[in-house]
Amino acid sequence: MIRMRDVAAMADVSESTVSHVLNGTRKVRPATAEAVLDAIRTLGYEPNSVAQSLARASTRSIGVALSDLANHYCADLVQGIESATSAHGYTLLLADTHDSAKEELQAVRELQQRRVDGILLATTVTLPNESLDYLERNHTPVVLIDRLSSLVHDQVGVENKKSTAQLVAHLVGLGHTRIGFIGGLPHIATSNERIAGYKTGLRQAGLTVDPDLLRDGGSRSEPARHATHALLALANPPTAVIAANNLMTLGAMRAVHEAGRRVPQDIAIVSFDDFEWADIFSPRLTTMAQPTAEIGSRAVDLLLRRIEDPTRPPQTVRLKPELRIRDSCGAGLRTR
Amino acid sequence: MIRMRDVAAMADVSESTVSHVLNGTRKVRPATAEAVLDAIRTLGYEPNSVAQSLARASTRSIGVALSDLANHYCADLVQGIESATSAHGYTLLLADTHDSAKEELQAVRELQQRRVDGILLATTVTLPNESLDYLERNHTPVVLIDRLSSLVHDQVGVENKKSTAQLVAHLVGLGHTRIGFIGGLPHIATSNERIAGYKTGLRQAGLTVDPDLLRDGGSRSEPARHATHALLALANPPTAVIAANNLMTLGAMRAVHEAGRRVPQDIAIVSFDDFEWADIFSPRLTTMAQPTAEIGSRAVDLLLRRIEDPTRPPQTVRLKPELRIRDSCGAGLRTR
DNA sequence: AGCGGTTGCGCAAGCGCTTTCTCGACGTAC
DNA sequence: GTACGTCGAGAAAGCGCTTGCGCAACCGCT
Repeated sequence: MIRMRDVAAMADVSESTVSHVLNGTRKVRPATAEAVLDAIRTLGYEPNSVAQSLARASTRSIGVALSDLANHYCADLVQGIESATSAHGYTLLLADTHDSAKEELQAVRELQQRRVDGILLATTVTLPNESLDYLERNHTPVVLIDRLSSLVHDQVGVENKKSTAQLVAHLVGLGHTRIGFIGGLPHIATSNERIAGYKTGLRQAGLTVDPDLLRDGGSRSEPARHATHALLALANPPTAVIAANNLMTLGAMRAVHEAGRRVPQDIAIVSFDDFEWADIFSPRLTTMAQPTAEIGSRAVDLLLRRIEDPTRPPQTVRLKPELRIRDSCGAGLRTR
Repeated sequence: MIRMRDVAAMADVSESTVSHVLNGTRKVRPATAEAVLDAIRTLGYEPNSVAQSLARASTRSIGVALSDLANHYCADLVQGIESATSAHGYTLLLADTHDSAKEELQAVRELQQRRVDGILLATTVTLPNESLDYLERNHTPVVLIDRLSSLVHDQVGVENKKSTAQLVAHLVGLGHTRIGFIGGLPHIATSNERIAGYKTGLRQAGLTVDPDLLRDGGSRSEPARHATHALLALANPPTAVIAANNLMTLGAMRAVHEAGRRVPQDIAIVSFDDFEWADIFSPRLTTMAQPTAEIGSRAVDLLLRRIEDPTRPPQTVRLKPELRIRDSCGAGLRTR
């Protein structure tokens, strides 16, 4: 391994000069600089980022702790985050919290101990939040992503309540009055907002909230499948179901499939979260599409700004998702 | 920020004792250890991994450079990799090469400068390979993932040639004689293996390879869509098409959709790579499913073993993908 | 009492950089 | 010829850990 010392020796200058040439941190006579650069080239020297990080007290890296990498929504986030961070010369450390408070705290600790300059966190927990407290104590910049919860932090996600209400309104407009809802894990901010939106939408349409129709889908496919089966088994089952995220949509669809019902003829299904293939496979799903990659890049922007100026006022960015009407809601049906 | 020095002062011992207590690297009188641990607890001390890394010349982190994070196949890999690395106490640094040789080299350099203990690389390039040479020079352990290319490295991926031939055989068995193929980027090992498998499959069935039917789908959706349109526009178009990866399958489906043809009645489509929703949306795709998460975890295993023993002989792991026969090949059709 | 072997722990030299302090050489001005 | 600013660059002190070396204290033995 070639060290700065070797370069300095070859160029016959001090290490400090090599460092300054490399970083442009002070004036160096052109001839000296040339000699240093020559030595660097012929030795193939490359700086050791670990040593730089220690000396500079900054790693130029950011940590990303997401709830479930197996969920393609997270994958899309990661992609947006990666392209934004690398565009700014930062490196990305990735961790999975598996939507567990314990693992989340552990992931956050791990990242902080590695001295990331900041953290992007999709937190599992509403306030009080141990991970956030921990980061606070360590003065680590953080921006919340997807699950918003605190007004004292930067955060970026989508507008959930109105959007879910809009989904309800769309179904009501199609004639549905019994609308089921498969919600996410109850301790997550996003889940609660969408549930609230569901209830609001119902009330705005003059419908009452039937607790039988509001089910916990656990944010994942299997629990959602069971919840949907329960819905279908009701004496007075819903004629439409809203699944509150991508995975739960798949679970709901699977249940409907297993029950031998057709979408949308027998039951309508709409989904929060879009799928890139949704318009070429049938039933063509009606969805509320999030600008996922944009959420990621906006979060990075916010984080970098906060790293730069830790005193700036916290900011909340709510992006608007887009209703994509296709067939699964029955909008395309001639007869009803 | 609390340093080891602070802990040492409070426990009235030397820094070295604190370090040894923390790491269990030498015997310490129980009473002393207790004092140290007390100090650690009351101060809330946590070691600085950057300093540890510098002193130990090991970061306990591994770098992952994948070809395209927007591709859900990569997301699945990442998920498998993350769970394996974190299970072993390693942290994951993630980079995207965008399937460009230049970006790949840059990503690999970046990771190596951060002194990751090893790298998992889905390389874009067949031999000679600058990234691999670079890593070789720097004695950085590497295991190739998905795209295998060299017998001097550890590598893990799927068996492509026979599997693709099997896909061809399946279609032939269904009566198809004009089978189109949408292949991936030509400089990638995996693409070539699948193309070879396509040709082999054809030959084994006694069919000739018609160059008109073998198209470049560029590994992504849009190019595959165009390639498929070209296929459909042929005077003597194929009655079945194999798309060589998940994204290209989507592109092919989109083209077929746009052309107003039905799958499988008008044309059969089968896919390398499975989708978790493939059996609940129609046309239910017939696919060759890779054990993606397993590829990731096996790659991590191999990498950790090599980090431990850099002299062990290189190993190639080829996992067998699984043919999942559903409807899009026409296997479920009553009449033909 | 004297000796070798443990046991427990401190000292200090790194790891490979950054950055402050300092200093000589040189050019200009008087 | 002295005084002063400017320029270029080296010396050395960190950054927060790990670890080899060495030493005092204590043990059991003869």
